[in-house]
Amino acid sequence: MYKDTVYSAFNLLMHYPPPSGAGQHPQPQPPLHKASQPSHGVPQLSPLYEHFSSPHPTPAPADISQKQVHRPLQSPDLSGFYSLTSGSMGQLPHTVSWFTHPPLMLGSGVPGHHAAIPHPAIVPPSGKQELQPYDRSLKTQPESKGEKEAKKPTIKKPLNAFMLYMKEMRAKVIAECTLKESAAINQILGRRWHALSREEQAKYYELARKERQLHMQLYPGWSARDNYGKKKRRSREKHQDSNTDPGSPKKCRARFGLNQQTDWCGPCR
DNA sequence: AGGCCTTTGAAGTAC
DNA sequence: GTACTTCAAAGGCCT
Repeated sequence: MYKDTVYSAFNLLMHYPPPSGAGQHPQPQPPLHKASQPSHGVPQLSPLYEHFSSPHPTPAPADISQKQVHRPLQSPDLSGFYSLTSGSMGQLPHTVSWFTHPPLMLGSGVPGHHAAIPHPAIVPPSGKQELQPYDRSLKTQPESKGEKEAKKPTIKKPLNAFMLYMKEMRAKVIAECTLKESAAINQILGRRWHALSREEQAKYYELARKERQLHMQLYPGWSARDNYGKKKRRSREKHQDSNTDPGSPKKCRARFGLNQQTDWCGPCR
């Protein structure tokens, strides 16, 4: 239901012109430092947000964190980015939709759908994205500080280029290979990712950059550190034996001095 | 119920 | 500055 709603919404979004320069710089974009966060100037909502703002605007999710979260009123770099009026989805190889789930920018509502849609980057502590974070104000029972902390929805990290690629291609791989296990699928996707041309990868890097930018505007004070330690993990030593385990292809390539973009190291093949 | 697996990339920490 | 760590997604598997 939620998926379908956002699905259709995002299909509308499939038509924005590729940003100038996209497809020419497959290398990851330079990191967006906190210093670059918008802190002044005239707030300007990106066209995407304007378009998808609910007719009955949902209150800004100010209660999702102790930090002050502002509605993204300013979009100096994104203005004109998500144009709904012209162009195509660049040359992205999508068929029906770009993401399996709504990307970051779809959280504020859908035309014709008045129900508030929680921001996809916001999930309850359970990890499920079904929470209606804005309804939490209805709570009447006072909560202890610990409870409050535990029930605070998590603002997820924005997806990187590879994650965006995975989201789009996962279904295809599942269909082709009749696989279901994500670990196996991800291995295939990892290989396919490296098989992509630089131009193809560049599209995803660019999208990821926009996602990060938007995330920064939505959650100016958010840091990846906020989510550190939320997953309980086994001690690293169990699956990290540096003597026998070559590690990920990435680490393996680093160890053998291979090109991270193009080379496949033997031990990881 | 919840962590592991598996991938890459971004961002954080540690030295 | 470099190396290492964590977490984003996904869903079957395992404890």
